[in-house]
Amino acid sequence: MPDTPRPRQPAEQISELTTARLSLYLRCLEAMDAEGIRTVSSLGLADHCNLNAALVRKDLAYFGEFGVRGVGYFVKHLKRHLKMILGLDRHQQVVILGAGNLGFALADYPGFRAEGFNVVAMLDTDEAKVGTRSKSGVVVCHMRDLEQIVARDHIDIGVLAVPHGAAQAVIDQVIATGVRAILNFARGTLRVPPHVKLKSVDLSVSLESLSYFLAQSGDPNG
Amino acid sequence: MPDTPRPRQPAEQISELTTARLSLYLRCLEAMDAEGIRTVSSLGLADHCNLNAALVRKDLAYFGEFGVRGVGYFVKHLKRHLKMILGLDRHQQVVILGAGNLGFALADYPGFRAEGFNVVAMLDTDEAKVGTRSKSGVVVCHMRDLEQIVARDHIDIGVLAVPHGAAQAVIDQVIATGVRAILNFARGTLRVPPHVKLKSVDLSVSLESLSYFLAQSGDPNG
DNA sequence: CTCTGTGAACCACTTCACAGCA
DNA sequence: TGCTGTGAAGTGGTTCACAGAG
Repeated sequence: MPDTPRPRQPAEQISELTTARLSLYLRCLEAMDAEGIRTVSSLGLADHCNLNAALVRKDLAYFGEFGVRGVGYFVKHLKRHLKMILGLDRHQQVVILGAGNLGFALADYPGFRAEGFNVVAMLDTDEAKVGTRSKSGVVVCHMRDLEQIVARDHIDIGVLAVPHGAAQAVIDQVIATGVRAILNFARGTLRVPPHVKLKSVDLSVSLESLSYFLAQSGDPNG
Repeated sequence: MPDTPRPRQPAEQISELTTARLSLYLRCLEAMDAEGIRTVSSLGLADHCNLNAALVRKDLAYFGEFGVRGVGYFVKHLKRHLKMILGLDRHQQVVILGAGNLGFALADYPGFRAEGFNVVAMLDTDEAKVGTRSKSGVVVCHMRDLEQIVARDHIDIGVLAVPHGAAQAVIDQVIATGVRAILNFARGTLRVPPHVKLKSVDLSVSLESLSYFLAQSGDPNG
């Protein structure tokens, strides 16, 4: 291991594209560490992620000089630093809004727990669902207890899995309790104040981009 | 309505960013049409989607001159054309690989049916699940029937919702049956041949980008 | 006068290429 | 020699600004 890891607070604003790749690098490093690999070059990481080696070096260099010239990066060392950079060195507390099919699926999604996210509860307005639990044990609470749960469990992130008609109303409630980061699965555009980070995953848009591809490429089934 | 809609096959390759925005525009137009709005300007669409008006005009102009100077775009007319461009004028046949929590959630996701996607079946290797149905009636079949189902139902799109350890093996099987478009929810990098379009949605990466935001902005809960 | 369609300017991200350290 | 870190070049996407149609 290098003597002095020199982590650095990045001077400029880091692009979302870069931070998304940091997650990919971390995924690779975890796999490599599990296989007992000690060091990896930028080219090694790049190939694994289908990226350019210079891009990998640039991404990492924003945060410090983690590499050793002539050698590469120490897997354990870099892994630890990426976790810190991504805020994964502590458990992020997550609440899921909406206890429908998607809410339950997300509550039990193994990837979340593996990366250090702690799903505290699902919230719903349907009294019949309140008190039930997902397979992995996440409990459904009533939406009216939102504020209390956010305060009690120090919720960091809200995951919006409600029908799109209810989305704006629910997100407004969540923001009012002080949550500043929201992952949204509802369709359509949501309005949030500037201090709140909203990340939307639109499943229909993703499918439609595949549909476009098929339509353009002269779909033989078409 | 304009006399002659002049749809156009785009000369250059269209960026994925553009096609994703076409889906957003379509979503807006559907809402507007439902409200009885007849025409909309590029600025109107742009505001609705938090975009720039020139960008909207550029995106649309790739595919033809749909607008009328001094007026804007006719909602019904543009909606119809966007659907054609995105391949939504016919029902895309979808099969879901993996009948876990996520598979069931996707099978019942109302957005898919609304946009013209037809979820034919879920496939799984777990004999105990075979024959069961989702709430909306999508049936679970055995993975060994994959080839037969793809042929019988003219499957266009495969949705991969299996644990990430099984993902590469399953996607290889699906591609072997001739499916050319796949929406992937498994973590990690998958290899596909060049004629296949793979779109990956990585939920962990999305959450981690929020985690990064909180870590950088001096999380008060941190 | 309004609003589209589009060349030109601008900006951001990626890749190249190489100096410099182990 | 091998590989990082980084300025410079290249690429692609967005915004500006305006000519021109209705």
